[in-house]
Amino acid sequence: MLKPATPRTGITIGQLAETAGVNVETIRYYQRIGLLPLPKRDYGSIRRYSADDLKRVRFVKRAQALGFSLDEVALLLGLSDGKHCAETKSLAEKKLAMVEEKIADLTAIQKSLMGLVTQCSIGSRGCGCPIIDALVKDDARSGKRALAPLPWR
Amino acid sequence: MLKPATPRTGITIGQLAETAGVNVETIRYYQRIGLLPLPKRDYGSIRRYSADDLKRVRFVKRAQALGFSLDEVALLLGLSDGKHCAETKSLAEKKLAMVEEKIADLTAIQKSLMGLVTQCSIGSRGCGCPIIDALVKDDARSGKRALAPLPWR
DNA sequence: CTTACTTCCGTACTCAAGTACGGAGTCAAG
DNA sequence: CTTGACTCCGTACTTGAGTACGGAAGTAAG
Repeated sequence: MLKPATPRTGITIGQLAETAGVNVETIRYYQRIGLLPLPKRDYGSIRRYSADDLKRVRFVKRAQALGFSLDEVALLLGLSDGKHCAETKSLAEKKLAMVEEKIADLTAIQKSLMGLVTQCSIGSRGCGCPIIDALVKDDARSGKRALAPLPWR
Repeated sequence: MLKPATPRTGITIGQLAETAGVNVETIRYYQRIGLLPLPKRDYGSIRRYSADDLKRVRFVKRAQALGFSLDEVALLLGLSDGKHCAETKSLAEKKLAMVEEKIADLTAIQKSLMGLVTQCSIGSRGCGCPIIDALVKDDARSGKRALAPLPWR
């Protein structure tokens, strides 16, 4: 599908994007926000990318998969020069705490939904749909705010 | 802080917002997207809101807390007229499945992060920071894609 | 009547992480 | 030399759920 890596040295943006499993536009976006260096264009006019660039993109994607935002990834990249181990760790710990909070929120949501769904299976005779009912029900009586303000997205 | 509910009947937008625990602008936003009806303004020029409006806002907020998007809330509201119990239930089930998937993703993330953090505590002598290392490490060798493409946000 | 607070309304902005578009330029193969 | 694929670059759009702003008009208290 893509032309073979042809000339001098390095790969093209399209090849970088494909091997990293992202969109070309995503590469360009990362360059715009300074997450990826913009390589010189030595011969002719097309920029060539190195194995380091590929590593960097993969780093970004892995960190994202761990729940880091691009801002945080930038931070992480800044720390990746060897001796900022402590900061890195504390960042990871903070992230871990956030992830755990999110899991807790979602688990609460899960419980509520499961309750509603099973109630629904049981008593839908006269159909005062328990799901709708639960949502319409006036406040106060339903325990002390089970769900947090929800960072949720 | 707010003036007492004064005239004819119903409360003002500010009072509605305050008792529902949302911003006035949020009410107006819900009206714009059709989630909340725009009440007539009978006397003078200021709109008055009913207890039903308050219920509706609370419904929206509760459903949101259960992870429904506003689009889905609109759907739910459409179904809330009595006899669409089955659809409502299936919507809740779908939502439940999504929530469970998210929990699974986050749990995987949690495990990875915990692994990294504890590794970090153990062996940070020569500081080849294990967190950075884990992110930089070339693909392939790291098991079969632990983390899904991640809807995650 | 004046002052201060709301409300009304439209428009525009925010955030994050991209995606899409369009016109040039480059490059390798035929 | 032409064709077609790819790249470059800037700009604008997208999504979801609001927030912010600013001028005008309503309304309540003093």
